[in-house]
Amino acid sequence: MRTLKYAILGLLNRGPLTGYDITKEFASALGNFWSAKHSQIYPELKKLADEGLVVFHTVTQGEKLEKKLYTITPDGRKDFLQWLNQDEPLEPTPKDIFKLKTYFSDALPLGKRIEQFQSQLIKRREKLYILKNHKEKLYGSINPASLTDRQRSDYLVLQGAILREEAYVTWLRESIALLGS
Amino acid sequence: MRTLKYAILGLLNRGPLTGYDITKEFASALGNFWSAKHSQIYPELKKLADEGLVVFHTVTQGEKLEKKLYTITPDGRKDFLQWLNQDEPLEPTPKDIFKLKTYFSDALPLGKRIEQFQSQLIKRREKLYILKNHKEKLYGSINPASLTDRQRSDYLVLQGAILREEAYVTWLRESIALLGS
DNA sequence: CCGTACATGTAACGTGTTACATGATTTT
DNA sequence: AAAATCATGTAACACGTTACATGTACGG
Repeated sequence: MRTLKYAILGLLNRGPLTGYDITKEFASALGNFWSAKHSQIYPELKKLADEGLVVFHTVTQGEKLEKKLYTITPDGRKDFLQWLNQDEPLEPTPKDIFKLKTYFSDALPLGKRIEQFQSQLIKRREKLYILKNHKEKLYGSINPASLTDRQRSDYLVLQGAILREEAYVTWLRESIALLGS
Repeated sequence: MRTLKYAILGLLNRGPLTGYDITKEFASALGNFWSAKHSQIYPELKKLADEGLVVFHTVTQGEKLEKKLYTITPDGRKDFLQWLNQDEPLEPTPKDIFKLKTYFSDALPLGKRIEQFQSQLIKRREKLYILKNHKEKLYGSINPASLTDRQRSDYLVLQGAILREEAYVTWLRESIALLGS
């Protein structure tokens, strides 16, 4: 399906970047719904260049450090927009190791089961807290309807991550209540 | 991490199964949070047998059809329970192609963006409806506190799937409202 | 007897992670 | 001067999907 290809093209569609820049993008905001390591990114950039969807030119930083700055080509932009325009089928349900354990957890004593749920709850709440803080910092006092198109995209995916984590926390709380009854 | 290994051991911990039976399990209830194709299951069963965590004996169905019925060994049960007991770290955020598209969607005209959200909303609602129907059919009139341990595990993961889908539907509805404003 | 479900396997390919490998630049 | 960050790459391995390949049993 080449999703990494389109994630990279989507970033380059906003402006030229190096492989290192792209790696950093995947480690930040974008990381909430897609990610890749540099060991996957560099070969993919090479492949995209072979396919004529991107070009690079070398820029020199300081005395001799060479960076490859990648730019999307018209062909690349066309391919990217065609992907973006396609209707997206529902993905298969994402895998979830904790739910797998829950499914088999009748093999554990009740006390241990509850303990595991509580441990997950602490971690999920922490993650949710960080996401909410981030939202507050970026959009705290702003009416979301007044954002630019680009900011609105960023807002939507952050909000999506928050709703997902809230649902997980709700499930953990409900589960603990049920097990404790 | 060998998660498939433990998913299989977890199923065999409940009783002997063939590779075909395991394949069917992944295609049904369990499929809401873990799955694998038969092409992955048969080699994994062979590996588990080599490792001494399961044994199989051949049973004949009808005239000559041979089935391999796999049974978990004491070593296998020990390994499985040790995995089940381990505290589970938070997994990296699951990948989500539609959210990736959302992140880049400022490159599309507004009408198209809303259209895509509405298409997703229809599909997600359909999936949610199926899950809720399933819950109603299995537990409709029953007080969840009166379930056995085993039934409770099944109930919890189904409820987890429902909460996850509800959160996704909420996000899609919110997004459409914001984009339409 | 025909179609569906039962039953088991392998091969090729695509995707993703960890580890290996190297070196320059900037900050403390 | 040392440490952190910038910068780019490859190799080995693990995991997953699609396609190939074969044959039996059962219900209508």
